[in-house]
Amino acid sequence: MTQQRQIILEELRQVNSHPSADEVYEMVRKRLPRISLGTVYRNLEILSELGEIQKLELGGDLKRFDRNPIKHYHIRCMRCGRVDDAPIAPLNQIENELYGATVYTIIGHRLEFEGLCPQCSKTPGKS
Amino acid sequence: MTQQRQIILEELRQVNSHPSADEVYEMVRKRLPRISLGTVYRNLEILSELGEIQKLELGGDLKRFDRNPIKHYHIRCMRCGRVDDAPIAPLNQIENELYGATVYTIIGHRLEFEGLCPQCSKTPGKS
DNA sequence: GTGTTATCAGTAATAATTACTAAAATTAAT
DNA sequence: ATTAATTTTAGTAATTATTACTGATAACAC
Ligand SMILES: [Mn+2]
Ligand SMILES: [Mn+2]
Ligand SMILES: [Zn+2]
Ligand SMILES: [Zn+2]
Repeated sequence: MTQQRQIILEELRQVNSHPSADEVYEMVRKRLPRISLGTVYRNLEILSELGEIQKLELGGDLKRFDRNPIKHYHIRCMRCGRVDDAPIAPLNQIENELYGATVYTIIGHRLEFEGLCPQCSKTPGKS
Repeated sequence: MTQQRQIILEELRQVNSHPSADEVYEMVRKRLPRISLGTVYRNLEILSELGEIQKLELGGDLKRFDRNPIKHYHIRCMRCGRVDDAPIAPLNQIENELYGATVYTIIGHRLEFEGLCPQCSKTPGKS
């Protein structure tokens, strides 16, 4: 566990949001001004493989990171990209419904809600 | 409806797969060798806004297109990226469970299964 | 047909992520 | 503690999907 890896983990654990790699980079940079973006990417990857954090591949065009490594669902704002936890119980049986109905070996599932966050709900819908 | 748009639609309707923009480009190129990739992107976007097709934003790092514009779920191979329809009934009530429990205005949801396709299930798991 | 508008091909620009490399830091072995 | 082996880093370059731009062309309206 290098200094960089430790601080990346600490910073991610301090936020409730679901930051992108670049956002983590900006956070960490305040404590380690010389860290490079590649190091952030690499360590976020390693930390998620270690089960310390979770890498999220949601809709939108960037990956996000979650301080909570336990599987759970999310809701994402379609306008600004903000992501929050979706407080809903995991659908533990859902994969069984698919069993026998697909040629795939089922490994997991992902449920993601789409909507508008409070800020974006207010703004007159210019889309 | 230009010739290009028509042919893009026809080609997409001929496949059961869920091709990326680049794959559609390669398909269409056989009939329109001078078409440009930008035209394919633009028309796929327009066709999905018209409700003729569907744009899929699944996991993985590229968008895919579906000849079926009706909302349904998918399963994606974690190794090779192949995507198939997940034959499971839509969870019509699921968004109600979230109502009142989130600050978001809920607009929709997406359910995606992950697994291994038959080909990738066979291959000795080098990962 | 003539004029108006939308679309096209080709190319350049973005943006997220990954790959590469020599130097520095960490770890393991003496 | 010193040395040797291994891993990680900073910095930079490369990749990849997608979007933006632009002058030329095609579709459409009258
Ligand atoms: Mn979360
Ligand atoms: Mn489909
Ligand atoms: Zn928002
Ligand atoms: Zn596969």
